[in-house]
Amino acid sequence: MALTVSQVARLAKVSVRALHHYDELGLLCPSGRSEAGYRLYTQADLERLQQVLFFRELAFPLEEIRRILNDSRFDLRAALLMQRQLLSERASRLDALRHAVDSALDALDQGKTMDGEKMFEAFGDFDPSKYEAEVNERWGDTEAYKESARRTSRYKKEDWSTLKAEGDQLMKALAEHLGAGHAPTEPEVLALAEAHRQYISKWFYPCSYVIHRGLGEMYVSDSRFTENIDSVKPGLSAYLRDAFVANAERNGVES
Amino acid sequence: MALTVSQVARLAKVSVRALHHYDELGLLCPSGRSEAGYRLYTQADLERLQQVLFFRELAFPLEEIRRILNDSRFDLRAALLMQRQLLSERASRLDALRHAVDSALDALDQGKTMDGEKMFEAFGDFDPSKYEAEVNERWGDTEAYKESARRTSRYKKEDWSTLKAEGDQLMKALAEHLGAGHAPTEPEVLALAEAHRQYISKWFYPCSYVIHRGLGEMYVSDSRFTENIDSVKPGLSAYLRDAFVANAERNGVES
DNA sequence: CTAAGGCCTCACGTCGCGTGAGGGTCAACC
DNA sequence: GGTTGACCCTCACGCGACGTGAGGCCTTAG
Repeated sequence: MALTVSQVARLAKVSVRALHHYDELGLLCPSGRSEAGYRLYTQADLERLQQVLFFRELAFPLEEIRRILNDSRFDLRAALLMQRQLLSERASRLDALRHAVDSALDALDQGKTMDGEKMFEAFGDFDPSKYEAEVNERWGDTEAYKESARRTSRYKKEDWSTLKAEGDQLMKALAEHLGAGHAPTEPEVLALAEAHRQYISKWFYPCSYVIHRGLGEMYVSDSRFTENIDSVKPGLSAYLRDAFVANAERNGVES
Repeated sequence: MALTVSQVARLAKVSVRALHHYDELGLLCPSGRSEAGYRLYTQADLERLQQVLFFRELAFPLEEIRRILNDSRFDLRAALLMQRQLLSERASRLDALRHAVDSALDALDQGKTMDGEKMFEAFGDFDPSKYEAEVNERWGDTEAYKESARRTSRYKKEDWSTLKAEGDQLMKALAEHLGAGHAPTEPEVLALAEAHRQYISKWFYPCSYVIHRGLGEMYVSDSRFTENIDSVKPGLSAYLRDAFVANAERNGVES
Protein backbone atom coordinates (compact mmCIF):
# COMPACT_ATOMS: atom_id res chain seq x y z
CA MET A 1 0.00 0.00 0.00
CA ALA A 2 2.99 2.30 -0.18
CA LEU A 3 2.87 5.01 -2.81
CA THR A 4 5.69 6.53 -4.81
CA VAL A 5 6.27 10.25 -5.22
CA SER A 6 4.63 10.55 -8.58
CA GLN A 7 1.58 8.62 -7.42
CA VAL A 8 1.15 10.92 -4.45
CA ALA A 9 1.80 13.89 -6.68
CA ARG A 10 -0.98 12.84 -9.01
CA LEU A 11 -3.39 12.16 -6.18
CA ALA A 12 -2.84 15.43 -4.39
CA LYS A 13 -2.08 17.43 -7.51
CA VAL A 14 1.19 18.83 -6.32
CA SER A 15 4.50 18.62 -8.11
CA VAL A 16 7.07 15.94 -7.36
CA ARG A 17 9.51 18.73 -6.65
CA ALA A 18 7.16 20.13 -4.03
CA LEU A 19 7.10 16.77 -2.27
CA HIS A 20 10.89 16.71 -2.35
CA HIS A 21 10.85 20.19 -0.93
CA TYR A 22 8.52 19.23 1.90
CA ASP A 23 10.78 16.31 2.66
CA GLU A 24 13.83 18.58 2.81
CA LEU A 25 12.06 20.93 5.20
CA GLY A 26 10.95 18.06 7.41
CA LEU A 27 7.41 19.12 6.72
CA LEU A 28 6.35 15.83 5.19
CA CYS A 29 8.90 13.04 5.31
CA PRO A 30 7.74 9.78 3.73
CA SER A 31 7.59 7.12 6.40
CA GLY A 32 9.61 4.71 4.30
CA ARG A 33 12.19 4.26 1.60
CA SER A 34 12.63 1.39 -0.83
CA GLU A 35 15.94 -0.46 -1.08
CA ALA A 36 16.93 1.78 -3.93
CA GLY A 37 16.18 4.86 -1.87
CA TYR A 38 12.81 5.63 -3.42
CA ARG A 39 10.41 7.61 -1.23
CA LEU A 40 7.44 5.55 -0.06
CA TYR A 41 4.34 7.29 1.31
CA THR A 42 1.73 5.69 3.57
CA GLN A 43 -1.90 6.57 4.16
CA ALA A 44 -0.90 8.54 7.23
CA ASP A 45 1.50 10.54 5.10
CA LEU A 46 -1.37 11.37 2.79
CA GLU A 47 -3.41 12.67 5.68
CA ARG A 48 -0.59 14.85 6.80
CA LEU A 49 -0.15 16.08 3.27
CA GLN A 50 -3.78 17.07 3.19
CA GLN A 51 -3.30 19.13 6.31
CA VAL A 52 -0.24 20.71 4.77
CA LEU A 53 -2.19 21.64 1.67
CA PHE A 54 -5.03 23.08 3.69
CA PHE A 55 -2.72 25.43 5.47
CA ARG A 56 -0.74 26.15 2.37
CA GLU A 57 -3.91 27.13 0.57
CA LEU A 58 -4.46 29.59 3.37
CA ALA A 59 -1.03 31.03 2.64
CA PHE A 60 0.68 29.88 5.80
CA PRO A 61 4.47 29.79 5.46
CA LEU A 62 5.68 26.20 5.28
CA GLU A 63 7.86 26.62 8.32
CA GLU A 64 4.85 27.63 10.34
CA ILE A 65 2.82 24.73 9.00
CA ARG A 66 5.55 22.44 10.22
CA ARG A 67 5.45 24.03 13.65
CA ILE A 68 1.69 23.75 13.81
CA LEU A 69 1.54 20.13 12.71
CA ASN A 70 4.43 19.06 14.89
CA ASP A 71 3.04 20.79 17.93
CA SER A 72 1.84 18.16 20.36
CA ARG A 73 -0.88 20.53 21.47
CA PHE A 74 -2.07 20.64 17.89
CA ASP A 75 -5.81 20.31 17.94
CA LEU A 76 -7.22 19.31 14.60
CA ARG A 77 -10.66 20.62 15.38
CA ALA A 78 -9.40 23.97 16.53
CA ALA A 79 -7.25 24.16 13.42
CA LEU A 80 -10.19 23.42 11.19
CA LEU A 81 -12.30 26.02 12.92
CA MET A 82 -9.49 28.49 12.44
CA GLN A 83 -9.36 27.58 8.80
CA ARG A 84 -13.05 28.30 8.55
CA GLN A 85 -12.47 31.73 9.97
CA LEU A 86 -9.60 32.43 7.64
CA LEU A 87 -11.74 31.34 4.73
CA SER A 88 -14.43 33.76 5.85
CA GLU A 89 -11.94 36.56 5.96
CA ARG A 90 -10.76 35.74 2.50
CA ALA A 91 -14.28 35.56 1.25
CA SER A 92 -15.07 39.00 2.58
CA ARG A 93 -11.91 40.32 1.02
CA LEU A 94 -13.09 38.94 -2.27
CA ASP A 95 -16.42 40.58 -1.66
CA ALA A 96 -14.73 43.89 -1.04
CA LEU A 97 -12.85 43.55 -4.28
CA ARG A 98 -15.99 42.71 -6.11
CA HIS A 99 -17.63 45.82 -4.76
CA ALA A 100 -14.63 47.79 -5.88
CA VAL A 101 -14.93 46.40 -9.37
CA ASP A 102 -18.60 47.29 -9.31
CA SER A 103 -17.87 50.83 -8.22
CA ALA A 104 -15.36 51.17 -10.98
CA LEU A 105 -17.89 49.91 -13.48
CA ASP A 106 -20.48 52.32 -12.13
CA ALA A 107 -18.06 55.18 -12.36
CA LEU A 108 -17.23 54.18 -15.88
CA ASP A 109 -20.89 54.05 -16.85
CA GLN A 110 -21.43 57.54 -15.57
CA GLY A 111 -18.28 58.88 -17.11
CA LYS A 112 -16.99 59.88 -13.71
CA THR A 113 -13.55 59.44 -12.32
CA MET A 114 -12.95 58.06 -8.90
CA ASP A 115 -10.99 60.22 -6.51
CA GLY A 116 -7.73 59.09 -5.01
CA GLU A 117 -8.97 57.94 -1.65
CA LYS A 118 -12.00 56.06 -2.84
CA MET A 119 -10.07 54.30 -5.52
CA PHE A 120 -8.11 52.21 -3.08
CA GLU A 121 -10.78 51.62 -0.49
CA ALA A 122 -11.17 48.00 -1.39
CA PHE A 123 -7.59 47.21 -0.70
CA GLY A 124 -7.61 48.72 2.73
CA ASP A 125 -8.63 47.18 5.99
CA PHE A 126 -12.25 46.30 6.17
CA ASP A 127 -14.75 47.86 8.43
CA PRO A 128 -15.72 45.13 10.89
CA SER A 129 -19.36 46.14 11.01
CA LYS A 130 -19.54 45.96 7.25
CA TYR A 131 -17.78 42.64 7.48
CA GLU A 132 -20.35 41.41 9.94
CA ALA A 133 -23.19 42.44 7.68
CA GLU A 134 -21.64 40.68 4.75
CA VAL A 135 -21.03 37.51 6.65
CA ASN A 136 -24.56 37.46 7.95
CA GLU A 137 -25.83 38.09 4.48
CA ARG A 138 -23.92 35.16 3.17
CA TRP A 139 -24.93 32.86 5.97
CA GLY A 140 -28.53 33.95 5.74
CA ASP A 141 -30.90 31.05 5.45
CA THR A 142 -28.88 29.11 2.98
CA GLU A 143 -28.28 25.41 3.05
CA ALA A 144 -24.88 26.03 4.53
CA TYR A 145 -26.43 27.77 7.47
CA LYS A 146 -28.71 24.88 8.28
CA GLU A 147 -25.79 22.53 8.00
CA SER A 148 -23.81 24.63 10.40
CA ALA A 149 -26.72 24.86 12.78
CA ARG A 150 -27.02 21.10 12.80
CA ARG A 151 -23.40 20.79 13.66
CA THR A 152 -23.59 23.38 16.38
CA SER A 153 -26.07 21.21 18.20
CA ARG A 154 -23.72 18.28 17.87
CA TYR A 155 -20.82 20.19 19.27
CA LYS A 156 -22.63 20.69 22.50
CA LYS A 157 -22.88 16.98 23.08
CA GLU A 158 -19.21 16.41 22.66
CA ASP A 159 -16.92 16.10 25.58
CA TRP A 160 -14.49 18.86 25.76
CA SER A 161 -15.14 18.45 29.47
CA THR A 162 -11.96 19.52 31.17
CA LEU A 163 -11.23 22.13 28.64
CA LYS A 164 -14.81 23.29 28.50
CA ALA A 165 -15.02 23.74 32.26
CA GLU A 166 -12.07 26.07 32.21
CA GLY A 167 -13.51 28.04 29.33
CA ASP A 168 -16.92 28.20 30.93
CA GLN A 169 -15.49 29.71 34.04
CA LEU A 170 -13.92 32.50 32.05
CA MET A 171 -17.16 33.07 30.20
CA LYS A 172 -19.14 33.21 33.40
CA ALA A 173 -16.77 35.71 34.95
CA LEU A 174 -16.96 37.88 31.85
CA ALA A 175 -20.73 37.58 31.69
CA GLU A 176 -20.91 38.88 35.25
CA HIS A 177 -18.93 41.96 34.33
CA LEU A 178 -21.24 42.50 31.40
CA GLY A 179 -24.24 42.16 33.71
CA ALA A 180 -22.73 44.61 36.17
CA GLY A 181 -22.45 47.16 33.38
CA HIS A 182 -18.67 47.31 33.38
CA ALA A 183 -17.14 48.65 30.19
CA PRO A 184 -15.06 46.14 28.22
CA THR A 185 -12.10 48.46 28.70
CA GLU A 186 -12.00 48.20 32.48
CA PRO A 187 -8.85 46.67 33.93
CA GLU A 188 -10.53 43.63 35.43
CA VAL A 189 -12.26 42.82 32.16
CA LEU A 190 -9.01 43.27 30.28
CA ALA A 191 -7.35 40.86 32.68
CA LEU A 192 -10.02 38.27 31.91
CA ALA A 193 -9.60 38.86 28.20
CA GLU A 194 -5.90 38.24 28.60
CA ALA A 195 -6.64 35.12 30.61
CA HIS A 196 -8.82 33.91 27.78
CA ARG A 197 -6.07 34.53 25.28
CA GLN A 198 -3.70 32.44 27.34
CA TYR A 199 -6.35 29.78 27.72
CA ILE A 200 -6.54 29.50 23.96
CA SER A 201 -2.79 29.50 23.68
CA LYS A 202 -2.54 26.77 26.25
CA TRP A 203 -5.17 24.44 24.86
CA PHE A 204 -5.31 25.09 21.17
CA TYR A 205 -2.58 26.99 19.46
CA PRO A 206 -0.23 29.91 20.10
CA CYS A 207 -2.71 32.76 20.11
CA SER A 208 -1.25 36.16 19.34
CA TYR A 209 -3.14 39.36 20.09
CA VAL A 210 -3.96 39.74 16.44
CA ILE A 211 -5.36 36.23 16.24
CA HIS A 212 -7.24 36.75 19.48
CA ARG A 213 -8.84 39.85 18.07
CA GLY A 214 -9.75 37.84 14.98
CA LEU A 215 -11.29 35.22 17.21
CA GLY A 216 -13.43 37.92 18.78
CA GLU A 217 -14.61 38.99 15.34
CA MET A 218 -15.49 35.40 14.62
CA TYR A 219 -17.54 35.23 17.82
CA VAL A 220 -19.86 37.91 16.53
CA SER A 221 -19.80 37.04 12.87
CA ASP A 222 -20.13 33.26 12.93
CA SER A 223 -23.57 32.40 14.19
CA ARG A 224 -22.43 29.05 15.51
CA PHE A 225 -20.25 30.88 17.96
CA THR A 226 -22.60 33.76 18.57
CA GLU A 227 -25.49 31.52 19.53
CA ASN A 228 -23.36 29.47 21.80
CA ILE A 229 -21.83 32.42 23.59
CA ASP A 230 -24.94 34.54 23.81
CA SER A 231 -26.74 31.64 25.43
CA VAL A 232 -24.60 32.36 28.48
CA LYS A 233 -25.74 35.95 28.40
CA PRO A 234 -27.22 37.94 25.54
CA GLY A 235 -24.71 40.33 24.06
CA LEU A 236 -21.77 38.47 25.53
CA SER A 237 -20.18 37.69 22.19
CA ALA A 238 -20.03 41.35 21.23
CA TYR A 239 -18.78 42.16 24.71
CA LEU A 240 -16.02 39.58 24.31
CA ARG A 241 -15.01 40.98 20.99
CA ASP A 242 -14.79 44.49 22.42
CA ALA A 243 -12.75 43.24 25.34
CA PHE A 244 -10.39 41.29 23.08
CA VAL A 245 -9.91 44.30 20.84
CA ALA A 246 -9.23 46.54 23.83
CA ASN A 247 -6.83 44.00 25.27
CA ALA A 248 -4.98 43.75 21.97
CA GLU A 249 -4.75 47.52 21.79
CA ARG A 250 -3.46 47.79 25.32
CA ASN A 251 -0.73 45.41 24.30
CA GLY A 252 0.43 47.51 21.42
CA VAL A 253 -1.62 46.07 18.57
CA GLU A 254 -3.28 48.82 16.61
CA SER A 255 -6.63 48.22 15.09
CA MET B 1 -1.09 67.85 -7.78
CA ALA B 2 1.90 65.53 -8.08
CA LEU B 3 2.33 62.97 -5.34
CA THR B 4 5.54 61.57 -3.88
CA VAL B 5 6.22 57.86 -3.43
CA SER B 6 5.31 57.72 0.22
CA GLN B 7 2.06 59.57 -0.39
CA VAL B 8 1.09 57.13 -3.09
CA ALA B 9 2.22 54.27 -0.90
CA ARG B 10 -0.04 55.43 1.93
CA LEU B 11 -2.96 55.96 -0.38
CA ALA B 12 -2.75 52.61 -2.08
CA LYS B 13 -1.37 50.77 0.92
CA VAL B 14 1.58 49.32 -0.86
CA SER B 15 5.22 49.64 0.18
CA VAL B 16 7.52 52.26 -1.23
CA ARG B 17 9.78 49.45 -2.29
CA ALA B 18 6.97 47.94 -4.30
CA LEU B 19 6.51 51.22 -6.16
CA HIS B 20 10.24 51.29 -6.87
CA HIS B 21 9.93 47.74 -8.09
CA TYR B 22 7.06 48.57 -10.42
CA ASP B 23 9.10 51.44 -11.75
CA GLU B 24 12.08 49.16 -12.43
CA LEU B 25 9.87 46.71 -14.27
CA GLY B 26 8.32 49.46 -16.35
CA LEU B 27 5.00 48.44 -14.90
CA LEU B 28 4.24 51.79 -13.35
CA CYS B 29 6.69 54.56 -14.11
CA PRO B 30 5.85 57.90 -12.49
CA SER B 31 5.12 60.44 -15.18
CA GLY B 32 7.51 62.93 -13.67
CA ARG B 33 10.57 63.49 -11.58
CA SER B 34 11.49 66.50 -9.45
CA GLU B 35 14.77 68.34 -9.97
CA ALA B 36 16.31 66.24 -7.27
CA GLY B 37 15.19 63.05 -8.99
CA TYR B 38 12.20 62.38 -6.73
CA ARG B 39 9.43 60.30 -8.30
CA LEU B 40 6.27 62.31 -8.93
CA TYR B 41 2.97 60.53 -9.55
CA THR B 42 -0.04 62.01 -11.30
CA GLN B 43 -3.71 61.10 -11.05
CA ALA B 44 -3.34 58.97 -14.17
CA ASP B 45 -0.53 57.07 -12.50
CA LEU B 46 -2.84 56.36 -9.59
CA GLU B 47 -5.42 54.92 -11.93
CA ARG B 48 -2.89 52.70 -13.51
CA LEU B 49 -1.69 51.63 -10.09
CA GLN B 50 -5.21 50.66 -9.19
CA GLN B 51 -5.40 48.46 -12.26
CA VAL B 52 -2.06 46.93 -11.35
CA LEU B 53 -3.28 46.15 -7.86
CA PHE B 54 -6.48 44.61 -9.15
CA PHE B 55 -4.62 42.19 -11.32
CA ARG B 56 -2.01 41.58 -8.67
CA GLU B 57 -4.74 40.70 -6.22
CA LEU B 58 -5.86 38.14 -8.75
CA ALA B 59 -2.36 36.69 -8.70
CA PHE B 60 -1.31 37.72 -12.17
CA PRO B 61 2.46 37.84 -12.62
CA LEU B 62 3.65 41.43 -12.83
CA GLU B 63 5.16 40.89 -16.24
CA GLU B 64 1.82 39.79 -17.57
CA ILE B 65 0.08 42.74 -15.96
CA ARG B 66 2.46 44.98 -17.80
CA ARG B 67 1.65 43.27 -21.07
CA ILE B 68 -2.05 43.57 -20.44
CA LEU B 69 -2.00 47.23 -19.44
CA ASN B 70 0.36 48.23 -22.22
CA ASP B 71 -1.75 46.46 -24.75
CA SER B 72 -3.36 49.08 -26.93
CA ARG B 73 -6.34 46.81 -27.26
CA PHE B 74 -6.83 46.99 -23.52
CA ASP B 75 -10.43 47.72 -22.76
CA LEU B 76 -11.15 48.82 -19.24
CA ARG B 77 -14.73 47.67 -19.22
CA ALA B 78 -13.90 44.27 -20.57
CA ALA B 79 -11.13 44.02 -18.00
CA LEU B 80 -13.45 44.91 -15.17
CA LEU B 81 -16.06 42.44 -16.31
CA MET B 82 -13.38 39.81 -16.50
CA GLN B 83 -12.21 40.69 -13.06
CA ARG B 84 -15.72 40.10 -11.80
CA GLN B 85 -15.66 36.71 -13.39
CA LEU B 86 -12.28 35.84 -11.93
CA LEU B 87 -13.46 36.97 -8.53
CA SER B 88 -16.47 34.74 -8.69
CA GLU B 89 -14.30 31.83 -9.73
CA ARG B 90 -12.16 32.47 -6.74
CA ALA B 91 -15.18 32.73 -4.54
CA SER B 92 -16.37 29.33 -5.60
CA ARG B 93 -12.95 27.96 -4.95
CA LEU B 94 -13.17 29.34 -1.44
CA ASP B 95 -16.55 27.74 -1.11
CA ALA B 96 -15.13 24.41 -2.17
CA LEU B 97 -12.44 24.74 0.44
CA ARG B 98 -15.00 25.62 3.05
CA HIS B 99 -16.94 22.52 2.17
CA ALA B 100 -13.75 20.53 2.44
CA VAL B 101 -13.14 21.92 5.90
CA ASP B 102 -16.70 21.10 6.82
CA SER B 103 -16.36 17.56 5.52
CA ALA B 104 -13.21 17.14 7.52
CA LEU B 105 -15.04 18.37 10.59
CA ASP B 106 -17.88 15.97 9.91
CA ALA B 107 -15.48 13.09 9.46
CA LEU B 108 -13.84 14.06 12.71
CA ASP B 109 -17.16 14.16 14.52
CA GLN B 110 -17.98 10.69 13.38
CA GLY B 111 -14.54 9.33 14.04
CA LYS B 112 -14.19 8.36 10.44
CA THR B 113 -11.21 8.78 8.21
CA MET B 114 -11.43 10.09 4.72
CA ASP B 115 -10.13 7.87 1.96
CA GLY B 116 -7.28 8.85 -0.29
CA GLU B 117 -9.17 10.05 -3.32
CA LYS B 118 -11.86 11.93 -1.46
CA MET B 119 -9.33 13.64 0.71
CA PHE B 120 -8.03 15.75 -2.09
CA GLU B 121 -11.27 16.38 -3.87
CA ALA B 122 -11.49 19.99 -2.83
CA PHE B 123 -8.12 20.70 -4.27
CA GLY B 124 -8.85 18.65 -7.33
CA ASP B 125 -11.35 20.79 -9.12
CA PHE B 126 -8.86 23.50 -9.37
CA ASP B 127 -6.23 22.40 -11.80
CA PRO B 128 -3.81 25.32 -11.95
CA SER B 129 -2.65 24.56 -15.45
CA LYS B 130 -6.24 24.48 -16.56
CA TYR B 131 -6.78 27.75 -14.77
CA GLU B 132 -3.84 29.32 -16.49
CA ALA B 133 -4.97 27.93 -19.76
CA GLU B 134 -8.33 29.56 -19.26
CA VAL B 135 -6.79 32.85 -18.35
CA ASN B 136 -4.49 32.71 -21.30
CA GLU B 137 -7.38 31.75 -23.45
CA ARG B 138 -8.96 35.00 -22.41
CA TRP B 139 -5.95 37.26 -22.16
CA GLY B 140 -3.33 35.60 -24.26
CA ASP B 141 -2.52 36.47 -27.79
CA THR B 142 -4.88 33.89 -29.15
CA GLU B 143 -6.76 34.61 -32.32
CA ALA B 144 -10.05 34.37 -30.53
CA TYR B 145 -9.04 36.99 -28.04
CA LYS B 146 -7.69 39.34 -30.63
CA GLU B 147 -10.90 39.14 -32.47
CA SER B 148 -13.10 39.65 -29.47
CA ALA B 149 -10.85 42.40 -28.18
CA ARG B 150 -10.97 44.22 -31.46
CA ARG B 151 -14.69 44.02 -31.33
CA THR B 152 -14.94 45.15 -27.72
CA SER B 153 -12.71 48.12 -28.12
CA ARG B 154 -14.74 49.39 -31.00
CA TYR B 155 -18.05 49.75 -29.35
CA LYS B 156 -18.93 52.90 -27.59
CA LYS B 157 -22.14 54.23 -26.15
CA GLU B 158 -24.48 53.47 -29.03
CA ASP B 159 -23.28 49.92 -29.23
CA TRP B 160 -23.97 49.34 -25.60
CA SER B 161 -27.62 49.92 -26.23
CA THR B 162 -27.62 47.35 -29.03
CA LEU B 163 -25.81 44.97 -26.77
CA LYS B 164 -28.21 45.57 -23.93
CA ALA B 165 -31.21 45.10 -26.19
CA GLU B 166 -29.92 41.78 -27.34
CA GLY B 167 -29.40 40.67 -23.77
CA ASP B 168 -32.79 41.91 -22.70
CA GLN B 169 -34.45 39.92 -25.44
CA LEU B 170 -32.85 36.73 -24.23
CA MET B 171 -33.93 37.50 -20.68
CA LYS B 172 -37.48 38.17 -21.76
CA ALA B 173 -37.66 34.93 -23.72
CA LEU B 174 -36.32 32.97 -20.78
CA ALA B 175 -38.68 34.73 -18.39
CA GLU B 176 -41.59 33.62 -20.55
CA HIS B 177 -40.53 29.99 -20.33
CA LEU B 178 -40.27 30.36 -16.59
CA GLY B 179 -43.76 31.87 -16.49
CA ALA B 180 -45.10 29.03 -18.61
CA GLY B 181 -43.78 26.57 -16.10
CA HIS B 182 -41.25 24.97 -18.42
CA ALA B 183 -38.45 23.12 -16.69
CA PRO B 184 -34.96 24.58 -17.20
CA THR B 185 -33.96 21.29 -18.79
CA GLU B 186 -36.38 21.53 -21.68
CA PRO B 187 -34.79 21.73 -25.14
CA GLU B 188 -36.06 25.19 -25.96
CA VAL B 189 -34.80 26.56 -22.68
CA LEU B 190 -31.45 24.88 -23.21
CA ALA B 191 -31.27 26.46 -26.62
CA LEU B 192 -31.81 29.87 -25.07
CA ALA B 193 -29.15 29.14 -22.46
CA GLU B 194 -26.76 28.26 -25.25
CA ALA B 195 -27.72 31.43 -27.07
CA HIS B 196 -26.92 33.38 -23.95
CA ARG B 197 -23.53 31.70 -23.70
CA GLN B 198 -22.73 32.67 -27.24
CA TYR B 199 -24.02 36.15 -26.60
CA ILE B 200 -21.48 36.50 -23.79
CA SER B 201 -18.78 35.00 -25.98
CA LYS B 202 -19.59 37.39 -28.74
CA TRP B 203 -19.70 40.58 -26.74
CA PHE B 204 -17.42 40.04 -23.79
CA TYR B 205 -15.02 37.15 -23.77
CA PRO B 206 -14.80 33.54 -24.89
CA CYS B 207 -17.27 31.97 -22.48
CA SER B 208 -16.69 28.28 -21.90
CA TYR B 209 -19.42 26.09 -20.43
CA VAL B 210 -17.59 26.05 -17.12
CA ILE B 211 -17.42 29.81 -17.05
CA HIS B 212 -21.01 30.11 -18.13
CA ARG B 213 -22.06 27.88 -15.27
CA GLY B 214 -20.00 30.10 -12.97
CA LEU B 215 -21.80 33.09 -14.36
CA GLY B 216 -25.09 31.44 -13.45
CA GLU B 217 -23.89 30.89 -9.91
CA MET B 218 -22.97 34.53 -9.74
CA TYR B 219 -26.46 35.50 -10.82
CA VAL B 220 -27.96 33.92 -7.72
CA SER B 221 -25.18 34.65 -5.26
CA ASP B 222 -24.51 38.26 -6.10
CA SER B 223 -27.40 40.41 -4.99
CA ARG B 224 -26.45 43.08 -7.48
CA PHE B 225 -27.21 40.67 -10.29
CA THR B 226 -30.00 38.85 -8.54
CA GLU B 227 -32.00 42.00 -7.94
CA ASN B 228 -31.47 43.21 -11.43
CA ILE B 229 -32.47 39.93 -13.04
CA ASP B 230 -35.34 39.14 -10.72
CA SER B 231 -36.81 42.53 -11.46
CA VAL B 232 -37.63 41.10 -14.88
CA LYS B 233 -39.38 38.20 -13.26
CA PRO B 234 -39.02 36.87 -9.70
CA GLY B 235 -37.01 33.68 -9.58
CA LEU B 236 -35.48 34.27 -12.98
CA SER B 237 -31.90 34.34 -11.69
CA ALA B 238 -32.22 30.88 -10.17
CA TYR B 239 -33.94 29.68 -13.32
CA LEU B 240 -31.08 30.98 -15.42
CA ARG B 241 -28.54 29.27 -13.26
CA ASP B 242 -30.37 25.95 -13.52
CA ALA B 243 -30.61 26.33 -17.27
CA PHE B 244 -26.93 27.19 -17.60
CA VAL B 245 -25.96 24.21 -15.47
CA ALA B 246 -28.16 21.91 -17.50
CA ASN B 247 -26.77 23.30 -20.72
CA ALA B 248 -23.23 22.79 -19.50
CA GLU B 249 -24.05 19.22 -18.55
CA ARG B 250 -25.63 18.49 -21.88
CA ASN B 251 -22.40 19.62 -23.46
CA GLY B 252 -20.26 17.22 -21.51
CA VAL B 253 -19.28 19.33 -18.52
CA GLU B 254 -19.85 17.42 -15.31
CA SER B 255 -21.00 19.30 -12.31
C1' DC C 1 20.52 -6.21 -23.70
C1' DT C 2 18.74 -2.09 -24.53
C1' DA C 3 15.51 1.61 -24.31
C1' DA C 4 12.07 4.18 -21.75
C1' DG C 5 10.59 5.97 -17.99
C1' DG C 6 10.73 6.82 -12.97
C1' DC C 7 13.66 7.80 -9.14
C1' DC C 8 17.63 9.99 -6.77
C1' DT C 9 20.57 14.17 -5.31
C1' DC C 10 22.84 18.51 -6.11
C1' DA C 11 22.48 23.15 -7.44
C1' DC C 12 21.27 27.28 -9.71
C1' DG C 13 17.13 30.32 -11.45
C1' DT C 14 12.78 32.95 -10.62
C1' DC C 15 9.38 36.28 -8.64
C1' DG C 16 7.93 39.91 -5.66
C1' DC C 17 9.37 42.15 -3.00
C1' DG C 18 12.00 43.13 2.33
C1' DT C 19 15.81 45.13 4.21
C1' DG C 20 19.73 47.46 4.93
C1' DA C 21 23.86 50.48 3.27
C1' DG C 22 25.49 54.73 1.83
C1' DG C 23 24.33 59.10 0.59
C1' DG C 24 21.62 63.42 -1.26
C1' DT C 25 17.27 66.75 -0.27
C1' DC C 26 14.00 69.55 2.03
C1' DA C 27 11.42 72.16 5.57
C1' DA C 28 11.63 73.77 10.08
C1' DC C 29 13.47 75.51 14.03
C1' DC C 30 17.42 77.30 16.76
C1' DG D 1 23.68 79.71 8.75
C1' DG D 2 23.64 75.30 10.91
C1' DT D 3 21.39 71.32 12.58
C1' DT D 4 17.88 68.01 12.91
C1' DG D 5 14.85 64.65 11.19
C1' DA D 6 11.89 63.07 7.81
C1' DC D 7 12.00 61.83 3.15
C1' DC D 8 14.18 60.60 -1.22
C1' DC D 9 17.62 58.17 -4.25
C1' DT D 10 20.30 53.93 -6.06
C1' DC D 11 22.65 49.67 -5.49
C1' DA D 12 22.60 45.08 -3.94
C1' DC D 13 21.91 41.03 -1.25
C1' DG D 14 18.28 37.87 1.03
C1' DC D 15 14.19 34.95 1.15
C1' DG D 16 10.39 31.60 0.42
C1' DA D 17 8.46 28.05 -2.43
C1' DC D 18 9.34 25.92 -5.51
C1' DG D 19 10.85 25.25 -11.29
C1' DT D 20 14.17 23.37 -13.98
C1' DG D 21 17.85 21.10 -15.67
C1' DA D 22 22.19 18.00 -15.04
C1' DG D 23 24.11 13.73 -14.15
C1' DG D 24 23.37 9.24 -12.73
C1' DC D 25 21.04 4.80 -10.65
C1' DC D 26 16.73 1.41 -10.85
C1' DT D 27 13.30 -1.19 -13.02
C1' DT D 28 10.41 -3.21 -16.30
C1' DA D 29 8.85 -4.35 -21.27
C1' DG D 30 10.33 -5.86 -25.63
